[in-house]
Amino acid sequence: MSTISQGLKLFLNLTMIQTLMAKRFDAKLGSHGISLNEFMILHHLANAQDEKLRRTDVAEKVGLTASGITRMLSPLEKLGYVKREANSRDARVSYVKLANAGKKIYLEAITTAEATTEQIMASVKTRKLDDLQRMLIELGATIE
Amino acid sequence: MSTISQGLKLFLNLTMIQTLMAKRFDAKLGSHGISLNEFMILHHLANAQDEKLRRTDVAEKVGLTASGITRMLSPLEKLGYVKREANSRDARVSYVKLANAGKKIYLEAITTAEATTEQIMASVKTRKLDDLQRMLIELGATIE
DNA sequence: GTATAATACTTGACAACTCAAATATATATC
DNA sequence: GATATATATTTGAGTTGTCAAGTATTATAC
Repeated sequence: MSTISQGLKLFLNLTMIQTLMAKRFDAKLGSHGISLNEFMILHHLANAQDEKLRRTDVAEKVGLTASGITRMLSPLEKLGYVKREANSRDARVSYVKLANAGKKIYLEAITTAEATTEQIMASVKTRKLDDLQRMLIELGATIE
Repeated sequence: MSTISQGLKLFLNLTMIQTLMAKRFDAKLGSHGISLNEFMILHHLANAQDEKLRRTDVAEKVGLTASGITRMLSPLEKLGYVKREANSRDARVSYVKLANAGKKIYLEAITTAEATTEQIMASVKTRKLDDLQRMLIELGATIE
């Protein structure tokens, strides 16, 4: 029995649960041909000014590196889900803009994502994820 | 403005935050030569009966596939942090057992992990991660 | 007891990233 | 306004996993 704090335990548990939940989303969103991270990108674009964002901002919003974003966007461009747009004031930045095909896929995928969320919430409620449950509640209580 | 539920928003935010937190842990634990997932493995071994677990159980505890565990354990064995042990009753299973060197590293890494946890908690409290904050509280409230 | 199915683990092929370095442009300093 | 520094993006090389298939062993059903 090593002794680690409740906060660290929470984090370890959260990490595990998150891994599982992400896999589930990936599996479900696969029916639309996109991954969870791709869904996130489409989501942030759909909610952005003019439906476009700088690559750096996309990276920040999804928590990946700029490099990773470059790599993720490449297939999305090829599929016509997003397109490039230059910034007239700054030649370094290239905007990612949501294309029609991308918006369509995104709107369709929302339904699946919502259903998956409910499934997860339900299993968090009923199954033996009690630990996470307690910890989230606790975190909720301790934070601020 | 597309409309997605609060629950889905929570999940997307959680995914992003988790990605960042995991990177932070990886960076800090790097000073001990281990990754976050490796730390998790050592932790579960340290807290298991006889400090050993079946590979499948390790996989379940960290949320990875058995395949991934096989791949992760290989370097840990070479470093002498864990060792294999057969199961006399079932020749299919091979236990992973915490070795002395592994236990030492684990105990040392705990300090770092705890410090990282506090850092994160602090930044969750003070910085503009208010969204996650609100959402965790909300989840805490809605769950069960 | 023999055939079938289930379980534990590993491996080959690949996907999805990361980091460090390179490139191009913009900003600040003097 | 030339130089140094900072920012945005991409690329090469490597890491860390996944999935599907393969091997070995055990459990089930008849």
